[in-house]
Amino acid sequence: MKNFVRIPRDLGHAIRQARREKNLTQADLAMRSGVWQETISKVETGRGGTKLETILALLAALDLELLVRTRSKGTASDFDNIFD
Amino acid sequence: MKNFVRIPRDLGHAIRQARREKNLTQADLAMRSGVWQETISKVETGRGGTKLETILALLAALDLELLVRTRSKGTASDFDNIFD
DNA sequence: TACGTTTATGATCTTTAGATCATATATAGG
DNA sequence: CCTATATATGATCTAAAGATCATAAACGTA
Repeated sequence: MKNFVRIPRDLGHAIRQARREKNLTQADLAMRSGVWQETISKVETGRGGTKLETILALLAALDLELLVRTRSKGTASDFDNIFD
Repeated sequence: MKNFVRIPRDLGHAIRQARREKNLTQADLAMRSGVWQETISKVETGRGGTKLETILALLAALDLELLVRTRSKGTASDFDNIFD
């Protein structure tokens, strides 16, 4: 799994996808991340803003990691890393 | 450039680093990102929280991109992608 | 389709980020 | 060292995020 995040909604998609792959309900994720179900719903559907802390809590609970890097020159991102 | 973001401060470091590489002052970056110099200072030094929108504005202005992905199994992240 | 579960929303209250201005502090050049 | 420029910080105000409770709407399935 590998996704670009340009707008908050992108994060929402990635989170929902990962959550479903792990067969967790929003309530489950709420439990283990400490973020409220209502907030998770908002994040996943991209309504309203979110604090970075909240996002990081969700990602951690879903075994996802966040990376920053120089915007891909060429099309490196079109290729899949052998480790993915 | 490629950095992991586990805590907000990580983002601050990446942003400061990229900003300096581009020889921009916080005020310059403030101009082109629409984020206040004071806020940039806070973000870079990891004081207080930040909204995702603010982060994305800064990253965009610095030609940085954000990625989410499944936490690296093995040590894929220890290697440098040929495109980096 | 009716029920049980999951997700979306709405309202209120509290907390905190960001706007804004002023200023202190640090840092780099001359 | 002095000065100009850059960065940090402090105060106040406004707007928005998150906590919390309640409930509606959607979904899947017996």
